[in-house]
Amino acid sequence: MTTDFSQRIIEIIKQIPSGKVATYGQIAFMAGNPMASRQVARLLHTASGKHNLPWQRVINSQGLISLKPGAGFEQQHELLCEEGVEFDLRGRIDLKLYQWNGRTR
DNA sequence: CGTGTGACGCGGG
DNA sequence: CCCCGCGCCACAC
Repeated sequence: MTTDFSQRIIEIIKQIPSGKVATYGQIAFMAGNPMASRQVARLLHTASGKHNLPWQRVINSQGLISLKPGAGFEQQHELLCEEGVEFDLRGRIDLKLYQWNGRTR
């Protein structure tokens, strides 16, 4: 049985617009638990496909993809590129430009 | 029930 | 920039 918290996280992620990204901490904060960024990550890892979530739009606070090469990194990079998100030479995303403010949707 | 681990975050050296 | 440590939460052993 999914908890309300989990459900909220799902809903929030669903709201992230294409071309924008959000951080784990940001989502946890919006869901009501600023310290549950880990839970957010875990939830994504497990139920990303079950809810048709744009999991690729969730990255860490450094603007980096938290997945390791060969474990989804490429796919996430691909999907984001298709949405217009750009990466710098170090594979980092400029949050100033692409981070979802939580209002636009 | 203690311990380790992880798609995390933040502060410090 | 890198490496470490600590805090937090859920889960597998």
